[in-house]
Amino acid sequence: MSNNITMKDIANRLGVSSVTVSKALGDKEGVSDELKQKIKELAQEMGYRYNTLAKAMKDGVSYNIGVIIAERFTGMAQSFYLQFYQHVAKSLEEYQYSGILHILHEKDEAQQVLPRIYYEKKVDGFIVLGQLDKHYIEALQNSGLPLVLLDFYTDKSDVDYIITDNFYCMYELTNYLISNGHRHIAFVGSLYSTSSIQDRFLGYYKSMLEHRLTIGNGYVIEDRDEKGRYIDFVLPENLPTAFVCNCDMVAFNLINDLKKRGIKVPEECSVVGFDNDIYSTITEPPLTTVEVNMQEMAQTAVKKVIKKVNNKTTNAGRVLIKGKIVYRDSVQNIN
Amino acid sequence: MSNNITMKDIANRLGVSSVTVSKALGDKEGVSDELKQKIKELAQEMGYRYNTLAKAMKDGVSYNIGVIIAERFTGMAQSFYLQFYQHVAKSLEEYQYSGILHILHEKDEAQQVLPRIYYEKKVDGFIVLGQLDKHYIEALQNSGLPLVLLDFYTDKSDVDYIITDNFYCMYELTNYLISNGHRHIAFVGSLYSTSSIQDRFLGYYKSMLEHRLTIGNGYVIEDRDEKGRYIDFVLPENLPTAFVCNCDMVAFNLINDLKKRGIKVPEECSVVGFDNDIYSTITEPPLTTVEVNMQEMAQTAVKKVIKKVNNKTTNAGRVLIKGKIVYRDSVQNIN
DNA sequence: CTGAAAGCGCTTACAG
DNA sequence: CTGAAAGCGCTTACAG
Repeated sequence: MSNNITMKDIANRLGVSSVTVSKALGDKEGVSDELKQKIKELAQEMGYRYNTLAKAMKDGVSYNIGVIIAERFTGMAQSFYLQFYQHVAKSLEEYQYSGILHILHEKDEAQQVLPRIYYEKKVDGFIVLGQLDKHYIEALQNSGLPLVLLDFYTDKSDVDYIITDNFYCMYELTNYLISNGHRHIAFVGSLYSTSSIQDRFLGYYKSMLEHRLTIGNGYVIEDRDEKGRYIDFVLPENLPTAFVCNCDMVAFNLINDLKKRGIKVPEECSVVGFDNDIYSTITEPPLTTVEVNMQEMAQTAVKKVIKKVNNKTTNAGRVLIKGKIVYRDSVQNIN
Repeated sequence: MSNNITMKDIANRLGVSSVTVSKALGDKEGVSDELKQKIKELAQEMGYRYNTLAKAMKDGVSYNIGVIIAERFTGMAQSFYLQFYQHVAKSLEEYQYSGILHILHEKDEAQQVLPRIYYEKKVDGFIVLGQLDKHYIEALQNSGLPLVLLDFYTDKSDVDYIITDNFYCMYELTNYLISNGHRHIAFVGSLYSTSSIQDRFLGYYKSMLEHRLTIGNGYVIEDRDEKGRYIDFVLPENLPTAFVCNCDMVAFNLINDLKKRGIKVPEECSVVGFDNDIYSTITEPPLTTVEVNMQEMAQTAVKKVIKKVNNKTTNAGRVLIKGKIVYRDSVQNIN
């Protein structure tokens, strides 16, 4: 078991008090530079390690933030949020905070069982990564701890959300298709399944409206049922020249589907996705898509929880973070 | 800012001492059942939350374990270790511990800079997830904190390793190919790049030896250079009837390569992988591969660090965890 | 510039 | 069965 040097030990060796050692190591006023220097050197030499726990207890905070991810988001194909968590953990480091990951089981979510780290005061606040049951969010709010929701939002207006600007990104992406000569453009995604899909659809729709283009018959194509299970696509009789997919995985599936029907991508039909995840590069051809700015989203979320922990009241609201279009080979210029 | 009820508050309300409250809530001896009951109820009613920090400080432990993953393992295609982390975090929960993820930057790894959570006594031990620089491991050992290495091993014998039984799994998988009539079997993977690849190769080799089969000319195929970058395959002139790939991603690439040459999988050529990750199901046909038992590996690692934290001296050594073969459609029976 | 005292919230002997 | 005292390692007034 490692060493266990305390400030008192250093103080004793130097014949000073532990108060002085505390001031010196904390670079506080009221210790001569000379003594400070000496103390720091000895601390180094003795292999002193600061005990955060003691400070934490004094301050009444833990210097930890809990990050909650629903178990269903952590499956194999869905590493997206674990990826995201990494950025959150990194951002927390910058504030001398640590992240504690809590994988939320379905049952606990349904019964509003808060994480153990809450009941043990191990965290000063929560970041929720990915959509959760509304009642669970309410339970978290009632806990009184600072709360920031990352990568989704609901109709509750008294909460902080940090989200990708789905609407605007998809608007831009559709504009891009149109500038490439496309007029018959379909959308792939079930509009009632998540708010992200809805907003992406609306961005697509705005672009269409702005360009006075109409959405053809059967041009809004379902990709999953009410339980979120993926279903087979029902393609319209008159094929569009381009498909806007709500995510890369669906674009991947669609392209395979089109290929099976003997339709060449992008020569006969263009396809774009969203997320810039693994599916965008696996696809043949690689996908033109939108890359989410995880890093900035994570940083923003972290900044916000920590501000709230420090009692700086902030206005609740949605913060939209812009993504960027990644141009690859799945769009044909048909001008 | 949430409530801040302490044991003293409960004690005051009931006209007892905080010692009694502590005993009651901890279900210790020496409090009448009646009083215990009353205290518990009041605690519940007042929304009391236990302060782990206080206990932690008293005990001189943090009830946290640091989990270190090199940044290079956390890229998009490589979510494997983040996935793994999740299981570790879950296992830690069972011991009332929390995991703190530390993403190790390349520079810190090279200069043996230990994580902040070490210098701040925020963790009682470390689990390292995935191969790290040898000198860094040494630095961790010298820190004196309990240490367990997960999913890799080195030539240092005084450390604890928890690894997949790569050797045996690949041995079984190759046996399976042979039982399906294959005699000309090649291995794909650069033998000098990681210990996993080496061991998988040796398992393949043992199976070949046991069945008195020889490894054909050019039948050990490089898949990456010394820096770990993937390279184009150089296939042997006389194609084998089956390829044993060191991982699913390489199998995925190989199959695409074969397809481009007009070779049908599995009709003309069988391919197996390892890991059962996303590539195994994306491939057409889906891959027969080996699934690593992350959960058991995580549990074993967690059990071991915590035992060490509690000073139960354990013998250092390698623990091998068996994976299981997942049968899909990439192997042809040619008997 | 330096340090004695008190306190953060709990638990562990020990005494009654 | 119940509780006063001391201590975990630090920091924050406050006094000298």
